[in-house]
Amino acid sequence: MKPLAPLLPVNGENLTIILNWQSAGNAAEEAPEVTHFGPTLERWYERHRRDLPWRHTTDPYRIWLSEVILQQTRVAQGLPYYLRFIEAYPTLVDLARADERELLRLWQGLGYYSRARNLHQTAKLIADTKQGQFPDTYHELLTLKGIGTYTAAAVASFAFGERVPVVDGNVYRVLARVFGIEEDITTTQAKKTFAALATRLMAHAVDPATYNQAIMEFGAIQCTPVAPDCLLCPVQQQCRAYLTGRQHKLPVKKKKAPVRERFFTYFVFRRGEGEAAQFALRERTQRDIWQNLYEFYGTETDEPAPNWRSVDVPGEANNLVEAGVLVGPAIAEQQLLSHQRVKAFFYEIALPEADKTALPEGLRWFTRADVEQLPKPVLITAYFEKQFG
DNA sequence: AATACGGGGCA
DNA sequence: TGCCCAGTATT
Repeated sequence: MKPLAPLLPVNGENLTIILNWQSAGNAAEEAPEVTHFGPTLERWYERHRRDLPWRHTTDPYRIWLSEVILQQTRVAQGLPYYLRFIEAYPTLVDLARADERELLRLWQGLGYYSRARNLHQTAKLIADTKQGQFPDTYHELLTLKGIGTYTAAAVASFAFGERVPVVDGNVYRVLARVFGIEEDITTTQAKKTFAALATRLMAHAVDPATYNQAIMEFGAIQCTPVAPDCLLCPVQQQCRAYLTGRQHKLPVKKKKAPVRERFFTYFVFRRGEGEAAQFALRERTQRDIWQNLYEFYGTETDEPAPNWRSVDVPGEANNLVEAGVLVGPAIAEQQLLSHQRVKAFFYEIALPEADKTALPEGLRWFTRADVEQLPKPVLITAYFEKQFG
């Protein structure tokens, strides 16, 4: 390992080295934080590591089993399951010969049950076609059911010492903070960024297995999602997030906005025929989507309305509905917004040209030409084009 | 590129 | 409640 640089340059040579880091001429060289990061974490790990059963073995079967159990699962939750599985199936062949129902029974309560099925399938494959020999490279491991990039890297490094970095939720968090990466970690581009950085860091690790364990353990108990322990952090002074007070803002993760489903029922009141026809519309004034746009008379329901009779028509429109006749079946239109899916059902109601029934408050008659000029939601335009265009 | 897939712990 | 957890497979 390289000796740490003295705090102050003791001669011109050191000063030159420091200045060179700032210059563009050294683009090929790594910044000190990149080269020291791994070894620093490895030292931290030897002092702070938790004593966990899968850390006492290099048996690929046990490593694999623990990693699958721990996918999207906290250690505290997965640990008892791991112990029960090892007791029930001490070896890969035991697992391969297991009854699937019994296996799923043991998995009960852990969630993500496809993990258990894939576990069984992969165990059988290795037992039956590979003479029980666990694949020993990252790329071979990747081909197995239930083993993705994370688990392949974990097994390859922990069991076989391969120099390949794990990139899990902990790693995203630690790297985003230490290196001040503001990319949204849910994007494909960010995954590439983090994987590339992780690979560069791994190149400087003393021991691949220890380094991988270290960065995850560091994320789990020091660089935690909330309330990270920055005051006692070994990389505090190299951490971009800490130095800029942004540790609570990183990593950036776009929260998926749940798509709200909304159901609109519209009554398309039409007075007269053809070019002379008039349509009743009103402006949306409420603080909601489509504010100040024009739409037909209607109501919103929590569920799709089975038919127009089931819709609770406000009393003010009863006279209008009774004065006309329903024309044809309902027309359905749908519009996707960023956070909403609006499904609309249109019921056309024809009235005599000379009808004088009073309109509800806000509703007004518009000729076809007028309707064209009104600002309308795409949903309304689509319907109008389809029926009268 | 988005989404389904679980259940538990914690603020 | 919403977020997050030693992610992967599928659409």
